[in-house]
Amino acid sequence: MSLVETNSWTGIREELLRRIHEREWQPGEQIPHEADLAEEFGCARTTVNRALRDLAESGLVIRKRRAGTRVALNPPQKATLTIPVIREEVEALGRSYRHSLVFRELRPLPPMLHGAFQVALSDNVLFLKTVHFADDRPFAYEERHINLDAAPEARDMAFDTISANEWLVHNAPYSHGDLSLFAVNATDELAAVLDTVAGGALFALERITWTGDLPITHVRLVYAPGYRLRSDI
Amino acid sequence: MSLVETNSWTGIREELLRRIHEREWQPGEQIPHEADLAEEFGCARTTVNRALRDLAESGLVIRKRRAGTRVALNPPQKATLTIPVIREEVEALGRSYRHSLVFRELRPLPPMLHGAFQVALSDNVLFLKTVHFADDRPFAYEERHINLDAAPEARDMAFDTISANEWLVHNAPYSHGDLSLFAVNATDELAAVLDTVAGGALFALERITWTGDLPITHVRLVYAPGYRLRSDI
DNA sequence: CACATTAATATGTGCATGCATATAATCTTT
DNA sequence: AAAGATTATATGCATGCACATATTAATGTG
Repeated sequence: MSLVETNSWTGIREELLRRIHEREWQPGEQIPHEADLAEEFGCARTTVNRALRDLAESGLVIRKRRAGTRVALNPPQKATLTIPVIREEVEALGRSYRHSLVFRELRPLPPMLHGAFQVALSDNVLFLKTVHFADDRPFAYEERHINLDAAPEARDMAFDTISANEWLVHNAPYSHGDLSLFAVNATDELAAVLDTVAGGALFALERITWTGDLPITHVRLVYAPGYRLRSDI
Repeated sequence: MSLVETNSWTGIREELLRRIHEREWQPGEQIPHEADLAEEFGCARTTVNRALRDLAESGLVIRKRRAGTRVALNPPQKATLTIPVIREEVEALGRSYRHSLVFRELRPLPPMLHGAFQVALSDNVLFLKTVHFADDRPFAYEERHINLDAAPEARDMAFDTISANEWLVHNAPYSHGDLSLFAVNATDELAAVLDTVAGGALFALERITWTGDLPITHVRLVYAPGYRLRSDI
């Protein structure tokens, strides 16, 4: 019998969470169905449904029609990362942001990206190298390819006042993308722009974004030494 | 006037998405309120609410009571990462998994973790070093502290057949945690266990998990060279 | 007995309604 | 005119109900 008296869906979720965490309901075990829980908590089935839906979303329970709801065997090792716009990230640290475009060229899509973009592309792609600064110290180095088929106006943009990153966010929103995180050793070039020593381990990410099946941009970001990407789970 | 005839909340979400992607509704712009949309789509406000709530969750719109709903200025750079149990990750690659416990000791909590764990802890903490293999090649190196107050049974576990990682997942589920991703240079010790060269850039992560405010475990994972953590966005 | 058909059931979703709550806008009061 | 109280309004949430849908279990049929 239940001691809770909350009839809010969050309250019910907390109580269900408690039972799972304290192992009253073991992993893999089937839990009472919505109607029974609704009766126990003295609320509508809709409210229980809301709570269970939320738990299912975060991966803690597995729900199947007719089969019922059971506690997940392998609780989620999911983490929602927020990859911030660099300017915002820097400013959130209380430091002043600026960026500098160090290279800009129209060029054919490099063969290395043919596979990643997965479509035949027009010859010209805008290639940019940018350094992002926090308080005048290098914060991250960015290499970016922009598909001019997807964002033709980019051809005439200087990207000196507004960064390509932000411009694209506002002018060529993507529907989906692909992200990968990894580590690289600082090459001489990287060491020079990031004001560090060659060989140092640097945190890096690559992201490709599409709108529909039209690729928009490929970006590779390499952060200055010591950078950590954090997240609550 | 609307051409859509779906009255399912997903259908409405798709139509709203379309308007955002095709910039009918500009970033920052306020969109019609729930009641109006409900009328337009010929459905109940609840249904529009469901669709909008979903869009808000994924960060595409910002909702405030009384102020209404507007298209997010900085669309989400959110990514849901799945940090897999290493065995599953290796097996998903079609390779055979094994692990080897190379060090095990009861010791006081190292000062470095006092701050992270944020509570006074009993003297003894179980410290483990584990190497994870894929097809007999080192895949990742793990250093872990387990709070024996949170998981007392761990004291008598050998962690040779089942890894601490998996054991904890099933026996000391956490309620929340903290994850950070970064890059490290391979030290001599790391290079030796991961069968690589010293100095190489390695992808690493640290995770601390709690149940309530009781810390369970701290783990630091360093992956073999070339590792990438991927995610769809 | 194997296989197709049907029924039962748990979750999923939609609707109408009412009230709760945060907050922008407006109306006091000093 | 500034500060504080009030009101209006958009979203947030709970409810009771009905029906949809997926899936298991039971049943029928050759």
